[in-house]
Amino acid sequence: MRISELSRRSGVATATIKYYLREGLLPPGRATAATQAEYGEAHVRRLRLIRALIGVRGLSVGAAKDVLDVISEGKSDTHELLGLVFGIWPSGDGGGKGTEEEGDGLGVDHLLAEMGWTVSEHNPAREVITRTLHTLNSLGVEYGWRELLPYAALAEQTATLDLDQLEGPDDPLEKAERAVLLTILLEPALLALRRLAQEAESTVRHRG
Amino acid sequence: MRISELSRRSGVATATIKYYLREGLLPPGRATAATQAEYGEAHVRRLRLIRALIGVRGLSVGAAKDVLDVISEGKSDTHELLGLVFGIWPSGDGGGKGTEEEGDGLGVDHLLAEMGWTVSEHNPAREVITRTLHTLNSLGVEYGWRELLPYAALAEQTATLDLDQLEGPDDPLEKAERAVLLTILLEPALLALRRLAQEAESTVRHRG
DNA sequence: GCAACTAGGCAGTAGCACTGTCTAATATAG
DNA sequence: CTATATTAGACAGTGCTACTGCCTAGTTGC
Repeated sequence: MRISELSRRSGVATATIKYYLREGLLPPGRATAATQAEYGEAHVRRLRLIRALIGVRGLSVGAAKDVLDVISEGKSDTHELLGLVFGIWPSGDGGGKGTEEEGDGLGVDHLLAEMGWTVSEHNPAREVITRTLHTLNSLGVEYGWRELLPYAALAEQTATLDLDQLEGPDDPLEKAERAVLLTILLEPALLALRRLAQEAESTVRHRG
Repeated sequence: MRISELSRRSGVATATIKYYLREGLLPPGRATAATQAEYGEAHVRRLRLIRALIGVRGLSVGAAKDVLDVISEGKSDTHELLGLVFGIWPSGDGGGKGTEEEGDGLGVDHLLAEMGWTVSEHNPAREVITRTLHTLNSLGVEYGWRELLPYAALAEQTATLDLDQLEGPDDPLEKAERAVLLTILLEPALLALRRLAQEAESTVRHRG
């Protein structure tokens, strides 16, 4: 199919498709002439995935590209693949200025030790937690790794559920895509579930 | 203190402080003359909170204003207060076009019934979950409310932890701020914990 | 009395995510 | 074999957000 049909089938404007092609989010079609290219079902699918990452999860175009690059990497080793997926973070400024400051991390390492978690030194999630704890403390809320422990225990159960659902597809590409979808696309839904549960629990306590 | 000291103490440029004043995120200082105003500790604190909501959680200035408005509302009824807090969502486009479509919700109501949760019809979290499920299905992942159930059970435990930590402050303002901090500011950290747990769990399974 | 500071207003900027326009090259219908 | 439509690729322009700078008139501290 040509670009206009790809646009119609995916609901993305041709100008936008060209933009994604330029940015490398969408692989180029098979060129049949200087001004003609052929796109396939994979392109329709990829476009839908792009819109989901950007629209549903709220990733920037650049972050979405990082995610898609990981999928296209085609790593067959699940563990290695997940390492790449988990290294992606949306809150872009992660480390803008002064990344080398604060060697302590407010006990994040202690949290990991307590949970018995083995995690790469380079995982950006460490930074996110450290920064959150710092911010809470600077706002007068006494919060440290101890307070996070029960949440970590729940996160562990969540992760178990997550990984269970990655069993199945043997095709590396399919597996990578499923990992991305269930890890990244599910994030807003998990936060939404928490808010629903908060409201429900608040209602229960209020009635009591 | 005057604006320059407020700027120095908070680390926010005076031009930006004026911008927040214009946008209503920061209450005006006590005017002592036509070109002079007095700011207090509350302003320093509020500024830090603003930067945390925008910088750490990634809220837009508009969404941050909604949050701050809820805090300033000064609701003394905890349940009512939390209802306001939980009604805030960052993924701005929530309902851009065609909000009235899709009456089904892919069984979100069924999920709520199964969990025994009583939740306002108006809670934006419903929409978020519905949209996520729709998106997953359109991408070929068979996912419905049944698959979310175990996550909902974990979310319920999370919410219990959350509400336990809101016991304490009697002052409505303080309580509201704590609710906001522990609900909204903690969100990136909870997702980060999940990713850490995922990597750790993946490592364990890989070794096995 | 005079430099330094300030409130308020508004214009300008930078970055992001598109969106529109243009050119040269096909494609297709009649 | 024309006339009309479509396309790839390049690049300029747009709309929005979140500031940032500048100006004016007024105020403060020495």
